Amino acid sequence: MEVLLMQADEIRFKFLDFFRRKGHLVHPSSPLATQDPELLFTIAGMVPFKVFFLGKKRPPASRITSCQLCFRTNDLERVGQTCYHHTFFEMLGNFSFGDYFKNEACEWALEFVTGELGIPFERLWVTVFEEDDETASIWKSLGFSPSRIIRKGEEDNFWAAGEVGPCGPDTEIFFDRGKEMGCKGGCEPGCNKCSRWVEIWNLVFMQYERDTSGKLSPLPSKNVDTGMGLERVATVVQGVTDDYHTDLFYPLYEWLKKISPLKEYDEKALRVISDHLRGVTFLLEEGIMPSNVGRGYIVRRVLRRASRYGKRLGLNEPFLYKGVPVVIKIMGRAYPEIKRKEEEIAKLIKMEEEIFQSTLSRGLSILEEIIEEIKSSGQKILSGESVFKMYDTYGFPLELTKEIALEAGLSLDEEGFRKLMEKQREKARASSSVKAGMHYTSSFMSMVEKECSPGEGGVFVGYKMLSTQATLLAIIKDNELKERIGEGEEGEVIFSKTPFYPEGGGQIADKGEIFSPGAHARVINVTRGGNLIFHRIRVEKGEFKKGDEVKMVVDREKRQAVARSHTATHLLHAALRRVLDKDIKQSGSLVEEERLRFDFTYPFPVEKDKLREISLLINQKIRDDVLIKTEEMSLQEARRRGATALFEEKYEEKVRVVSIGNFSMEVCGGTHLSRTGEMGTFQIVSESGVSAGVRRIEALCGEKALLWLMDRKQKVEEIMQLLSAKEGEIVDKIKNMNREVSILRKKIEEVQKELLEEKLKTVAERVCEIKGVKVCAEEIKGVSSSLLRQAAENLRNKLKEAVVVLSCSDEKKAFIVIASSRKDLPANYLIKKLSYLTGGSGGGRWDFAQGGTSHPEKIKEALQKFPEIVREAINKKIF
RNA sequence: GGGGAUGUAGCUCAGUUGGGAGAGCGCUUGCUUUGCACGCAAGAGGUCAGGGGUUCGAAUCCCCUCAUCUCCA
Repeated sequence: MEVLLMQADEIRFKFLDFFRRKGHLVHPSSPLATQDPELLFTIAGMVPFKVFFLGKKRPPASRITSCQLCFRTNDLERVGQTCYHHTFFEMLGNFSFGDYFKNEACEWALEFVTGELGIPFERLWVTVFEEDDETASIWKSLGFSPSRIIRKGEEDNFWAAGEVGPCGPDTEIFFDRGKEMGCKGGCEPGCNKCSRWVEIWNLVFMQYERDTSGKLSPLPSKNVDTGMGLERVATVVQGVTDDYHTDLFYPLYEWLKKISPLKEYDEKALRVISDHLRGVTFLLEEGIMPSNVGRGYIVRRVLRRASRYGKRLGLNEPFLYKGVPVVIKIMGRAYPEIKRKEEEIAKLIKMEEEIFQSTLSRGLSILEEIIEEIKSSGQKILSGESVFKMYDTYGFPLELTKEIALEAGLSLDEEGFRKLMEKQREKARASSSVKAGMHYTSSFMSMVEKECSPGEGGVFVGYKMLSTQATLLAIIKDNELKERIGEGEEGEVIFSKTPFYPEGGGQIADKGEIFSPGAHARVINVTRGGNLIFHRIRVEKGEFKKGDEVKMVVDREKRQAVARSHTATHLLHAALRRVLDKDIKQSGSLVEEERLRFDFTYPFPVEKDKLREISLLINQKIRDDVLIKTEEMSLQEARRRGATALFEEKYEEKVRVVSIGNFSMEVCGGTHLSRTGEMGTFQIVSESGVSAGVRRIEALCGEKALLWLMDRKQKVEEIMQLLSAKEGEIVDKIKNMNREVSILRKKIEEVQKELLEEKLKTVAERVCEIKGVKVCAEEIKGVSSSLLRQAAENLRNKLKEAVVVLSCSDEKKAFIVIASSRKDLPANYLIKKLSYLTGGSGGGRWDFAQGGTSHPEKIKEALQKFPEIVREAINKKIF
């Protein structure tokens, strides 16, 4: 591909620069793992600004512009089918929060498209909402002839966030590729039957608020939200007709063609892989690990889809990871963070590809078995149930099942599969909608929010103080707002500010007490919900009312104990990175009082001496009594300085960065010690696996660690005493004892065997014969049941035509075995008869059966009657 | 959050209405041996994921927990 007019990097830069010059604040791309609780990912350019549009927060500037990375899987199946569906894309946008409106928005849009991008004005068309004359006349004044201003209905040109809330008309700018690309009879912008029209920019004018009755009322401050797809606009500027032929994708095509052993390339596979690989690279960069739940599951699914399409290019071994450098070549200048994590991302992709391959090979052998079964039963169809089971249980893709079934000459019931699939979806939906989040429904939340004036109700002041005066703003009990809460009752309350740390970032909540004149309550738990901090309290005395002035006091000792383990967590994280692997990533933690659990990515068990090294390093840092510093800064600044951060967490625009000397620096909202020496000591208690690629370390610090060590010491002393050995001799002594025990065990068995044989000799004398069958019924004391079994079989074999009953018993129970050599005297029949006499039961096979009873005293009598049972069986010829 | 499957020797797995815990590979020892996955023989190695229940008796049946794989939300 020849060098193009304008590369995507340049378009991106020009856009941001253009709007910077128009007074906009350039906002960097927010994480794909959005903070928005209603969404899994940032699915559009405006998502990070939703809180500003909804008036929940004040924007940092009234004019903002951004190039936002977006990720969505709504149309996952369509990606690859068309030249414009993507899971991952970039949105250029300019936003006005109560600042400029339609005039400037339209004017600048046109100025940018024609002036900066150099797209000829004659090729542009616009659409407007049919009732929005204002916008239509603006376009007219900017030079558009009425024939190129198309009016459209609500479906196309009216935007709303939901049933209620801000909404308004929008206008779209289209690029015309020319009549020859269009439908035969002519068509207009928005036509999706041909590829003549390219929508390049959508400008939304939020000017109304819609209430529950559907009525529109004008918003006091009007906003502008625009979105221009970078991929889309790049196709126009670069003069191609397919997004995938722009410089944002094409290098991936070239790479795939190079590594594919085939001569012809499946276009769909090229699209799918290049789209998915770009997305996955960024998702992994943010630390979203492939897993079976939540965002991680999406990563896994997308990655596996790409891997599957590799087969169409003849790529059967892991290959995706090799494409990471290509993605970096395309995107690395604009997003240097992916360059920094190149190795790590490739490693993760490779690991996931390998896991997928083992899933496939396991599935393959199961499928082959099923097919074999169907064939041998003479059928020709693979049932919907089987296909579904392959997919649902073994993760085996439908396509592959289909392919293999067809090869084996079977057709498959896809209809049945789809039905089962739909059933499973419904089931999952039904059971997940019962519980809407951990806290309250969103409508209830907004009611609660109304109780608090803006900026109150979620203010945490606990970094600096442990007690404060505050106003009680709201009381919730039994999912309802209340005016008061009385003695003995439990409920959740919200204050104008709070020193109580709400649980988050793995750290457990503070505990403590609140007082008002005449009342007293205990704080049991503290959680964050939306922008509010909920305190779960139990009232010990008196009652609390809305509006009360209260004194809030955090339990200082608990707070300090938690701080010890939180600081310890940071030390551990840093130590793991130094000792094991610099790419280690935290994947969950629990921070309690002097106790912590830390999960991290690492593919194999951590060796004992490595654990030792880690412990020693951490304790050295404790002895060094390092100063711990906490600073506030922007997330960008934190990243620039190299602080580690968890991107699955939700961060405010200002983050706290906790650094321990130059040993550790992490973005963290938790509470910490002021010097490492306060931790006392640190001790790893266990190391184990959590899931594939994730290890867990549990550790103690402070007094708990000390107590743990003392406890161990005491145990060792006890063992020393029991063994009457010195500490250094314990291990050898136990080894010797084990050896001795196993020798003794063998000896006992031998002795028992001898004893048994001795007894069996005398038994032979008491054998009676009934109609040619030798019958033997004996009670033998002091042998194990397994020996008894052997003995019965041996005796039977020796006596040839025989039925042998042996029994052994202790005070509580008796065990009986019967060995028979005659099918007409089945042991399982005889044991039923015999054990019935003893009040027990039994069973087995015709040649060998066993039973028992919990009335050993009845054994003797029953054994005496046994010959009678045998005689009866022979006489009656039961068998 | 809701399903499905799996968990037995170091590894891969058998184990048939509840009745003697097994195979192959690997390991140890001995023999044999110019071998191509050497052969032969002997041996070690198991809380049948954990806990509870039913039963004279549970790897097997029931309940709970945990872990892994997987699908859906």
